[in-house]
Amino acid sequence: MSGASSRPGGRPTLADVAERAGVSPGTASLALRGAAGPSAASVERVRAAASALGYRADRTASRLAARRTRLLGVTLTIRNTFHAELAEALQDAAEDAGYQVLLHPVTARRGEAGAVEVLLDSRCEALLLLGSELPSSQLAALDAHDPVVLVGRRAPGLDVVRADEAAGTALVVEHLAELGHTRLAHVSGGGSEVAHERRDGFLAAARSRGLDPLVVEGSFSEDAGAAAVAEVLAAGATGVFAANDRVAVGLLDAVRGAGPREGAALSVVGYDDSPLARLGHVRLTSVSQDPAALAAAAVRTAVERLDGGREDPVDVVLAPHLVVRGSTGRP
Amino acid sequence: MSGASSRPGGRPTLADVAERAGVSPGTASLALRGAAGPSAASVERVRAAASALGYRADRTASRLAARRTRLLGVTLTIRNTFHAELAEALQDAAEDAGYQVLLHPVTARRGEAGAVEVLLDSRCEALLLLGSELPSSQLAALDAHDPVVLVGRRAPGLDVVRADEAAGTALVVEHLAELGHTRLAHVSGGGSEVAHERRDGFLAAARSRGLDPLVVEGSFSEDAGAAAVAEVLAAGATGVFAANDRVAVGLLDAVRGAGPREGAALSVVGYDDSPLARLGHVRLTSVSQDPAALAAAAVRTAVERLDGGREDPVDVVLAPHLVVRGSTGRP
DNA sequence: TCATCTAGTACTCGTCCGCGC
DNA sequence: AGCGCGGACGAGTACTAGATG
Repeated sequence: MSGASSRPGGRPTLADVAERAGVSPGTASLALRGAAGPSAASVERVRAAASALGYRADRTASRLAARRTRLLGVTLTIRNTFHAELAEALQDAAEDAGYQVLLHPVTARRGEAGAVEVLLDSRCEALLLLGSELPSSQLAALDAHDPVVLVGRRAPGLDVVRADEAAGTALVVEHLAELGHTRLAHVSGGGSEVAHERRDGFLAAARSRGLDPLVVEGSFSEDAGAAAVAEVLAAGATGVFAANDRVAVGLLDAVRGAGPREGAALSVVGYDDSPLARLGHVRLTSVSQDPAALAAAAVRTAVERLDGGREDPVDVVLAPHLVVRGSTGRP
Repeated sequence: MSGASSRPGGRPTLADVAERAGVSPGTASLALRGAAGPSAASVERVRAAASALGYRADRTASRLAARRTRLLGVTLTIRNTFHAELAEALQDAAEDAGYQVLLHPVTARRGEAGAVEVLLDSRCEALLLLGSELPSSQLAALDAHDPVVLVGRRAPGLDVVRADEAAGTALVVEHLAELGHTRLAHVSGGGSEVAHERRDGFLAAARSRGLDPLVVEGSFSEDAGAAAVAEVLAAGATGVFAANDRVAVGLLDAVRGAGPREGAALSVVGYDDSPLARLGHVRLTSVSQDPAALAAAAVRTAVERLDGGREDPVDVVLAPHLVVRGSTGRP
């Protein structure tokens, strides 16, 4: 009746908590956030009042009042399992840094630019773009207003977090060579930047070991892998590096179809360490780009600019690692 | 110098736009939202001012002022490609309904309950839980405060949106029977509710056609499929219904390893129509739960309660459809 | 007189800041 | 100095009252 809370039905507000605890809203706010100021006794009373009322701060109001949102906007192709793993890791990394992630999938209807617009309208303080396909000019324009961190794609003058493709391919060659394979082949991923880096890295690593590698041109698809099998076998290769896991699965599938004899003789390595590679019957040796590390680096990169005042762009290159499974063995 | 905008550096605010257009902030707000009130001339001037200044409304402030957020909170297991497809479709469906989706992945660190907490703190008006694993009591408690829509799981007294498992399995049996298969087998998904529904649906549909179906107990994994092949072939079955696509892929893989002769004779149907099924070399016939339709129904269900005042829970059951690909044929 | 348009003010809910005790 | 209060503030929206024709 002569009620404490203004609207009996709604959620309790900070004012309700403060009143119940017998302090001012300002003090209650500090107490709940664990900030310096209130005495231990006040903190205790405020906490008790909050939990008695079931109070939880309204983040919308907090963001407005604090004059900063502590929001990191993330665009991603959500069906891409690699992006999904990154997003999951970003969530945790952001939480550790005191930020909240705002995920916006790129859909057919609302493309990447549209997603960015929504994130900006929500006043995200930085943008983490996974596998962005925006033109560099547009990225630069965005970065002029708010820090942009590109994950998995390079762009001059912008913050970039990516895996070291050359190191990854070197790991593949090293692994196959140590197993005793001397005739190596690569089924490429086509004409993209990443595909080129993997092919070039493979060739360089193989040649530095005095090997004479074969390259079969392909694309990032299972079909490319399946189509390449005949040529690979004809060339007498025993170890194959596939441009990514999908290509590798296509290869494995075709090899097994060709009969157990040849299949047993071919070692296949993929790239991405996708869930595909982990499937029980695939057990594909693959290069992992370590999504958790990439995510942590991406958050760190953004926070450095937001809170650390960094101005110059960085290019964070992380070392991938090889996950050895059953698809590789001695020749 | 004698500036219009308060902070030269920051973003323009509604006040800046209003001043430039020579109207009050209230009028400018209505004009930009396309709401009734302002004259056509005012709307034009406000729009021009906004675009000249590059103004975009601050969603944080709008949500607070409007006393409602128009936010739909979604929890999902983001690595799950089915969830990812749902999320993408939810995005578009929500936009059509004038809502924004707030995605929160369930991670190892922050479980489903934690994700829900964040969504609630952000004052989402409804919760759409994909594949929730919360106990019904907790779900009911949540629903008492804010509408909860469960996607893909049943719970008494709550809004549910799901695919019709019985209808899906009937489609499978019908398809195989029409192709001429008379000896059918099922590799089950184990003890979960969904797995039971699929097994029971399959059995009922097969028996209603006078067939004597075989069931091999399994789990939702490739290994279960691979392990079941021998038994399936020994029983003389020519058509197999796998509990989901992963099981189906395991089956196909093992069958192909067994040699082209038997492989050609076995028709395999999966469930989920996951990206796995669409892979070029898999080409798996599979039951699609139609993520877009599920998403649209989920948003509609939430909006009905938020804006339509519906009180009674609904159980929306959508008909799945069969996507026929290369893994099935005549016996 | 009445509908149309507009301005002004109160309000959302926390946080920041200056000041008194 | 430590603690706490009151009030301004953030960027919009809702509502009311009044001006206009």
